[in-house]
Amino acid sequence: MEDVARLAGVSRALVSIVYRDAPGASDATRARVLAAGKELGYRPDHRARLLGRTRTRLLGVTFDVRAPFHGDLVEALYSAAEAAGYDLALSAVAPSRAEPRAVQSLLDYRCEALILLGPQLSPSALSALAESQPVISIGRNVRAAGVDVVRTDDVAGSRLAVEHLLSLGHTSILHIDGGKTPGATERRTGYRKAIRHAGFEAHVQPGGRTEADGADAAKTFLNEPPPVTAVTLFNDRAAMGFLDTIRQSPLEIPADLSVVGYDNTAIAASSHLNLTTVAQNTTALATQTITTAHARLTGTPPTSPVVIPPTLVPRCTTAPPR
Amino acid sequence: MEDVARLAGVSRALVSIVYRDAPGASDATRARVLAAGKELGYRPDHRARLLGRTRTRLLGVTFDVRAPFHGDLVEALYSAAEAAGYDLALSAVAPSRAEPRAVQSLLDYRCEALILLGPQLSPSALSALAESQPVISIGRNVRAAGVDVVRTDDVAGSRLAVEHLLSLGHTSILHIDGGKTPGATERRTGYRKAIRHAGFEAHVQPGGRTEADGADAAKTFLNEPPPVTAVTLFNDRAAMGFLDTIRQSPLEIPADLSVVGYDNTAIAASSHLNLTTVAQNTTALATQTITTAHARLTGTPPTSPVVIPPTLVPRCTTAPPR
DNA sequence: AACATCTACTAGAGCGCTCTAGTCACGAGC
DNA sequence: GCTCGTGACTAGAGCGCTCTAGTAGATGTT
Repeated sequence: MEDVARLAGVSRALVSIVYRDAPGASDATRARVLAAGKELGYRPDHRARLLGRTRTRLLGVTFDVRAPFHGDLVEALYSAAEAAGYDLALSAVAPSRAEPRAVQSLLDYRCEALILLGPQLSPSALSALAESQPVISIGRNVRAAGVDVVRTDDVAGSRLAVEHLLSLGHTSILHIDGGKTPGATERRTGYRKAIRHAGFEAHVQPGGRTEADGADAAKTFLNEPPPVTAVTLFNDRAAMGFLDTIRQSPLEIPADLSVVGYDNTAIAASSHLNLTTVAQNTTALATQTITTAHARLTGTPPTSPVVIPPTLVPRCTTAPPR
Repeated sequence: MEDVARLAGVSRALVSIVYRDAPGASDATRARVLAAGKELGYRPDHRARLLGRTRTRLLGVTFDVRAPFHGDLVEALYSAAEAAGYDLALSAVAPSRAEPRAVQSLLDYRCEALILLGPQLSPSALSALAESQPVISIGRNVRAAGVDVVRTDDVAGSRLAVEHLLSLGHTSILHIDGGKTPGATERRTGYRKAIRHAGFEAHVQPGGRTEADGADAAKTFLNEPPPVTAVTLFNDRAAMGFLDTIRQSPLEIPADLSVVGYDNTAIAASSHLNLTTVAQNTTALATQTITTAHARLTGTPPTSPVVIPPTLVPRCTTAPPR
């Protein structure tokens, strides 16, 4: 910075003014400083810049590197954060890198708030974190003091899936659940409510959130086929595994069995899978998350939880029963 | 820090010493300082700490949030970086966030080196970046001045796939390629060499890197089935899409058609897919990348390109031809 | 007793920025 | 002719840390 100032024949303060686009420099000087900066390959040091200010405008995000849906969400968060003048620091959660580890590294970078995608931490651990900075849980409806939640209305989402199947004429529908994954309880509940409301019986089979879980569920299903004509699954990944396995059996989809996923991941949308699914509104989730974080940071009490309505995306894995 | 020092009755410098685990503090004082820090919830500011030092020990990583293989690699990079005393800054590349954008944000954080997973930037753009700091391309064998490359020996990988099929008795093998994706040329070449070396004819069908590309390739394949008994695909994602579509046809896998993927992603490994595939050694790739970065940063000329041998993982999608 | 050598600690500069409080020149207004 | 306002610019402190140089006191050595 010193060098740039010298080359442009001005003070360091003026260089700062120019690079911040702040008022107080003539157009001629501005151009001269920028030219000097370019020549020397100068870039302001983001860290040093932040040091002096109280606000860092840095939001920390933990995400699971293996979850496609988290990828979609991260992308949406980037846009939303940028629009609100925030910067994002990513920290991956993976089998060899547990959530507390990911969170600690964000804390070291002085993030103003923590955005956790489907956190697996205990409510008490989350509350403890929330004592030092705002914490927002996306997707998991956790009840922990000080922790804000932004999530999809999963009860409504499951209901949408069931109602879609009912409207096609199905009366016997199975739900393969997500076990203990965040959101699994709500999706199960939504399914049960919708089925009972229609006057039919609920059938729930234990499942999980990975392709392997879906495939296992399909094997169990094929072993002793329950008398159902349709299945709703916890998410698209499980639905993929389920479909893969079912397709190796004589059962035709959707003729013999309709299948509905959840999340509307890019793979579900791709022409070969063409999975009927429930779409979470990632844009709205991201925007609301940033809004909530901003509110907390500026002292406005945010409305929490924020619940975003999902939508049904009918594709080719659902049809009227035979 | 000031507060901690006051509470513990010592100077700021001593607090620094204690938190850096540096010599020069008695055990008693050490304990007293840590206790004071804990009481006040003190965490050293990572940014300020780095300000004073020339080295930041921060490595910037760009990755594609949609590529499962990048997820595996990021995880391995975290471990390798930690072992070498480096920290990682992640920056995602996504449809709405192009690579130059992702790189810029890393530069703002004063990363000492740039690690780019399968970069799509032009060689000249990469060279320009390499002028200001070390740049390492993982996976893409780019020839650009100053840019180091760490990659899997993809020619050998494709050869492994072909030789595996040959050893099972296949003589007519199709390769569905990855188009312009980094690595696609090498994998195509490896296939061609191995086939010709065995005295058979090479058949290449254009493909791509996504599930949808694989599914499209399968449709083309089914439309006018070429006289082959086995297929090698550019990667696991394409293989997934391919398999999905083939399974909806009367063709049995592996009885009628053997299929080999590439990358050994978690999904390929999962019991329901059980895809025979070529495994890239992510641990070695990550370790070599960090080693290369470290060498560049400490002035030692690194050996570049680093080429890691892949291995074949035989699973259930390959069998002798009928 | 005089000196060297430790260990345990502190003062203060410096990292690359931003921000506050100025200075200075110039023109408008009375 | 004087003040006053304004635009363009600068000096220097301060952000939270680390590092160098140094001090004070205990211990060992001759």
